[in-house]
Amino acid sequence: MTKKTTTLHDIAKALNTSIGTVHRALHDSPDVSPETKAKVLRAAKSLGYRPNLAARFLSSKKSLRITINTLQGTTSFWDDIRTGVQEEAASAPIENVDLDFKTYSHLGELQEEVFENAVRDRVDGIITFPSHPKTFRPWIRRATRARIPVVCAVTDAPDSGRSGLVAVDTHASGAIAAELMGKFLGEQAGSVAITLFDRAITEHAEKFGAFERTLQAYYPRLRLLEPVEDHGMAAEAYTKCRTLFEESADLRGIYVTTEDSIPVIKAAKDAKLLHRLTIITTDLFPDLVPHIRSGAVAVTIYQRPRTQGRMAFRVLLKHLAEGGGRSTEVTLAPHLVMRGNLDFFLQRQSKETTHEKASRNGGEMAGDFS
Amino acid sequence: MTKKTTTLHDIAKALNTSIGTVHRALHDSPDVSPETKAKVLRAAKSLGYRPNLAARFLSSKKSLRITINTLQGTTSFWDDIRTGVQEEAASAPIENVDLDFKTYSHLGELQEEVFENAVRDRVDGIITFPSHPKTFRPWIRRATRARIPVVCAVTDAPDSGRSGLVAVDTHASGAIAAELMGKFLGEQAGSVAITLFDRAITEHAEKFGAFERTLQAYYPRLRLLEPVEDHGMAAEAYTKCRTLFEESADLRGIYVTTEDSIPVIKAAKDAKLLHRLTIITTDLFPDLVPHIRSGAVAVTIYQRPRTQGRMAFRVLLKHLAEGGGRSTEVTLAPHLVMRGNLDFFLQRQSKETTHEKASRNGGEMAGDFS
DNA sequence: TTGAAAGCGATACCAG
DNA sequence: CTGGTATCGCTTTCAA
Repeated sequence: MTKKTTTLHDIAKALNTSIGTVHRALHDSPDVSPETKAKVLRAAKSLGYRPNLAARFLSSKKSLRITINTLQGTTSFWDDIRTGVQEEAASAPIENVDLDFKTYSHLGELQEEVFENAVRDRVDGIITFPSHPKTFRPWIRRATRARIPVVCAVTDAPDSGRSGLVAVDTHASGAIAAELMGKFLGEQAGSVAITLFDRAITEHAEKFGAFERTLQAYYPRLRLLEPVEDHGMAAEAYTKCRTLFEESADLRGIYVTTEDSIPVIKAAKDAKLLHRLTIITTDLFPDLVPHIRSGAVAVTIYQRPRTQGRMAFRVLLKHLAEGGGRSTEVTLAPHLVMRGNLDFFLQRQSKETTHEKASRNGGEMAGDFS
Repeated sequence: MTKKTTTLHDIAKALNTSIGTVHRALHDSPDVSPETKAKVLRAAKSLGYRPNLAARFLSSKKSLRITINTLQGTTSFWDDIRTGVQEEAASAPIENVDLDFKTYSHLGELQEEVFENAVRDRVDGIITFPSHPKTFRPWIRRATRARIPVVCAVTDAPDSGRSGLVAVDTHASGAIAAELMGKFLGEQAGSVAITLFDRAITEHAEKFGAFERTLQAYYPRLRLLEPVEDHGMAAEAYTKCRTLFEESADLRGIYVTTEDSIPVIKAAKDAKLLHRLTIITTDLFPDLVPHIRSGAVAVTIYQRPRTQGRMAFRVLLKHLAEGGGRSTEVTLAPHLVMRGNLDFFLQRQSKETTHEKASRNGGEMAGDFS
């Protein structure tokens, strides 16, 4: 019953071979005969070998280069994601991590170019936001084939062979939005709207679906209108909402699933029904704060970008350390921010910033993943 | 601009002394002259020395013994905390951790006895729930003096010298409960009740205070009744609530801040006003599920016990690795669970369980800290 | 293709 | 009190 953990040495002597060979077999390097490799693998399994990460990090000389390909964004969302990655990298038990942040301001080809470059440069890992999952899939496959682990953040790229995913649960988000909308509206009947980026994006379609189903199931007196697609364009969001507000006299509430809630709020204000509408938004950023405080926004569904960044790095590091393995999927529950608990979240954000400046020497506690 | 990290060796040769001496100086062991110690400390600072955790974990031979002193509890809350500790310990980059779970079914002296034993046995660290913070303070001080780091979970023990705290933000919890209560009740006026363990517990007093203030600020038409104290006794909760329900004809809602929500629900049912009351509860456990599903409980404030357990271990490990330092406080945002997103949380819980059984060999991904 | 050996940066000894 | 050295488990290089 001794808890002795098996080491490379153990399995080497069990096979009457050398620790070097065992190591090579375990890392399928080209220079090892298929038979020995098979033997080693079998022995490793039967002995319950699990690599000692501390030893691995300690002895490994190569410094990890990982690229983070993300949007510039119009809010602080993506900045927060990047901050999260940085924080987690700083507190990781490994010294040489080079983070290479590639930020582009618009979706499109640049993204693929950046990704391709990373693969060609043979970086050690990639954290990416696959804005157009289908278009992106082949690129990820290519990286995977080159044995470069790719972790998707915020949006998934299904069937791409990605080694990890970090995102907020979209069903839970849509459902809770509907639930709150229904409760907040109480006995009122009427119609409810939803804005999203594009129905073609899985995550947005899922939020919409969950919102719709939950509304139907529990609040059938509320009628859901056709979704408003803004395609990430503030102007489009504004114009379409103005039209919507004029055409739907019985509109009671609107759920904004994208980060472009400011134009929607402005449209509501200009249409003089800012406080007659129950507005539910997504995420939390400086420009949104006064609207939450004033009660114009009833609740915002916070997707915890910093935690997403942290988890993305963790997932990537895990794959780097363990060398492959099955895909790791991390699904976060969103946070709900209202007037009442707004200060709690703001305080936390400012604390990060301060402390970001104060101690550049990383190492600070692993935050809180709240 | 070379990023060379300074090692013990570096600072040793800078001072023309030995690596052993440097090591001792850095760990203020008794056997080192004050002057050398000062020199080493200065050199370490100026060279920007930061210990390499991987090396530390690797070379340290002593296996960490840590005790976790927690309640049995009437719900799964404390089990979840323990599970969280276990999970995080399994995925930590360190091999020899002996977790010693000491569970007691009631508050009181046994708790102090258990704690004292741990200190006497010179364990390496303690995770504890200080049910009576004031009584407990001296015990924690004693542990601290013996250089045993103590991390408090769920409840704080202020001014005790504890090296860490992991808890849910109570102000945010109370405030969001009030906010939701106010919104859910819409135009209705009337009175609102709150149950808590005991006003003497800081956390409970804070929840009450935040609930009260938020209600007054934004929903002044709702009158808050005197709090019901249940002292952790189901029977007491039931009886007091029955009385409350009879005496307050205009009662509209009740916020249960403790884990004893089942007796409150039963009381409401027996008084035949289960669905006339807006009930907000705390935490999530099997017995509560049907009541959420049926809509009897409008929302429950989930204190994320598993995450609390994980973070408690992380905090403790950090202090163990870094050898002291200032206290680390982790404040979590609670999750809100309603009918709409209930399945998301249940699914996640069952996934844990399954996977608990399946892979006992730890190492699984760091969960999600959701 | 395989074996042997030199580190990585700390800890924990044992001599002096 | 201080200096030296074996050791932890793995990666990496150099010979065989």
